[in-house]
Amino acid sequence: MSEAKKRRSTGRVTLNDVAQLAGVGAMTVSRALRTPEMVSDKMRERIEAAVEELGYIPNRAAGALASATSQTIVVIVPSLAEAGCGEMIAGLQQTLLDEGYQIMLGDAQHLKQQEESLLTSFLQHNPAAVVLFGGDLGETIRARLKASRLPVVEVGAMARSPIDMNVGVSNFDAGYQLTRHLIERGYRNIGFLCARQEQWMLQQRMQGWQKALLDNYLSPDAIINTSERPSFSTGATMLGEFLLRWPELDALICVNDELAAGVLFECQRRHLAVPGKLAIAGFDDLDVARACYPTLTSVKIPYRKMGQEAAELILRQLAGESVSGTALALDFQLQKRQSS
Amino acid sequence: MSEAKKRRSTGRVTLNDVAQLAGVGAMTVSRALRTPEMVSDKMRERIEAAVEELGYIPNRAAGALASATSQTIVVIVPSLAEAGCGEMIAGLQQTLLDEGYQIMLGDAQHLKQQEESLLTSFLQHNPAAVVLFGGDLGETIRARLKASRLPVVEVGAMARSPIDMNVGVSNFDAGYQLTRHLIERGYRNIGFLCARQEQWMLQQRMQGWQKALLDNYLSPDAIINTSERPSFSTGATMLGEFLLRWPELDALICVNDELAAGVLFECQRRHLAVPGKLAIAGFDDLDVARACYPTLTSVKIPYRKMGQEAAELILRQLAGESVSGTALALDFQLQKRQSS
DNA sequence: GCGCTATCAGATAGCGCTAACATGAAACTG
DNA sequence: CAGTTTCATGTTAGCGCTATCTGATAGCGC
Repeated sequence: MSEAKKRRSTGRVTLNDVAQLAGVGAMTVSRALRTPEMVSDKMRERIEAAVEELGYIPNRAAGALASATSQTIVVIVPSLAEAGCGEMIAGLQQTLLDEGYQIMLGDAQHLKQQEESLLTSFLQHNPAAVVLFGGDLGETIRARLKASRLPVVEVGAMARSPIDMNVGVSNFDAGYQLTRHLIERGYRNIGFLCARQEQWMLQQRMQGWQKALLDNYLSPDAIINTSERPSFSTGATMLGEFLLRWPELDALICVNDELAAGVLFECQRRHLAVPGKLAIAGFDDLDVARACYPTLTSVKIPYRKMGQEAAELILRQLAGESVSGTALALDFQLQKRQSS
Repeated sequence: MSEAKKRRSTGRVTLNDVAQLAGVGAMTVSRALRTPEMVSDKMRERIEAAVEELGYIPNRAAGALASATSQTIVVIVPSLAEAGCGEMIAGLQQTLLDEGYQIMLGDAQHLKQQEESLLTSFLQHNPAAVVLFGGDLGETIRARLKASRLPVVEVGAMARSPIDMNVGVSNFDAGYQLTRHLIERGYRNIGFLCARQEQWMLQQRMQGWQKALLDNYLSPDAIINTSERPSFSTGATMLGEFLLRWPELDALICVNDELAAGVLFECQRRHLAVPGKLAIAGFDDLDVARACYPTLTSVKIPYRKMGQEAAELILRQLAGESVSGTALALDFQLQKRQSS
């Protein structure tokens, strides 16, 4: 007798099943779930009971198709190993989860090409918004995102020409202030160790250093740019190079704390007193900066907060508020410690 | 004259638009895109040209709905700050991206409740598979996942009772071998610093230590369990406690490298020779272990590889191969360095 | 009581895609 | 050359949900 042969049917509990059990129309169930205030209390209770009883799990694909909007937020990062990246994502998620949004993550592994394919793939989901960390995207991507008309938030640095919204700190100022701090402390031969200069965020820190030195009639010569990852071991490796080329160096700013800690380790290895012989400072204020010996001067960047603010902006934008184009500059904090 | 008023219509290019331009049926376009080998060369070329010309972007929500399968892989981690977590995800993504899958990420922030809501939310997407990192899920979750009949891979440690598949290393063995190494080196009072003992992975390391000591007629007394994050500063903080309670301690194994490095820093601060006065060892073989002074003995855990293997398993399972239940134990590597 | 609006519930018609089946033509079979 | 098989393509009918409209009921002033 089974004429129920032809079509598939996933067998899962659907909205209609719930509606039937509750003895209401499907549309009412849909409303009860998404906009409870539009449904009378009685109905809502009955429906909630039915949902509970059947263990109904809404099908987002169907919802997304019918409404032409999704609850997916795409996040693309240059690499999950990037300092602050995890924090930022945690902040994002914290704010977004309660609103029913979820995060689709892409790790570009610092490859332009990977960014492209991630974006291509993600756009197929018709995401509600896009979050970019680090802000070093190729022109193609930027154009595609702009064309997509999606809410986009660039997080981390203050963008040169933001695609849409922007939440970050001024890494230039951070670099400037950190350098000025060292100058005030009396250091005069202040070097700068940069890695992955192509990253705007890091480049800005470097330029802040340059400017601070120039403003104080010091010359920003002692600089090394490596294409290595800005890691502990890169820091350790590069110190030798600095000492070789600039023996008079009395302070070294590293573009992040891992490098700085690496430099510190190498100083220990060479029995160079820190800060006696060489002062060291970094950025990001990672936990290691607080724990190592001597403790490391650094600049605290509020990554988690950035994520939260970005999420907030997205939610407001999606709620219809026009926050498009907002650029939010958060405060960083100079952490003066023993190493300087 | 606009009777085109009633229904929405997103305005976006659809499969049908492509089909029309190419002068073929919609189904052929669908096939050309998903299973090109089922379409003749001529057709395929014409279709590809049309796709290009119109800038067609498939709508995954529609695809997911129609096929009752998605290309979304859910990944739930206890925290992105977890050692190896980023690496693992990068490994996963690397293998999955080419096959058209994407990662939906959830950071549970070590909260059972958060895990629950993440899962609830993610299941609505009807994911193709679920990847869990760390393997410390509550019973509710495990039951729900089992009931879902989705491919599930637990990554990180060897699971007690795997939900489905499992890729990891034996943390017990790692703890055992590391301890034996210290014993062989002549250390007799070997302590263990654990944090977040509730994490199975970490607990196993600790039990390996215990067993190794017992097997060598040494007693595993010197152990501290803290509920703090296993971070650099926690390590630095806890050393004092150890020295106070077990002044005769001559070696200390920390449940991960951050703790170990933190302990090392504190030794430097107190001018305790490492390894002369105290040997130190950790797990995970983070970059810091290679860079610090002295370098840290550690156990290398192949996190990236784990991600790749997990992805491989998922792909095979989805391809119909029956790999359900597979438990894959990868090799770890003892890295003997100066600190021991 | 009347019309009027406000409020909530239901009926209808797809959203864009693909599974399943149907079709027609070419490629075989003996 | 009829009959079967194969293959590439087209047709049909939804997947489960929501936008939109229509209808029913209740509340309001006069």
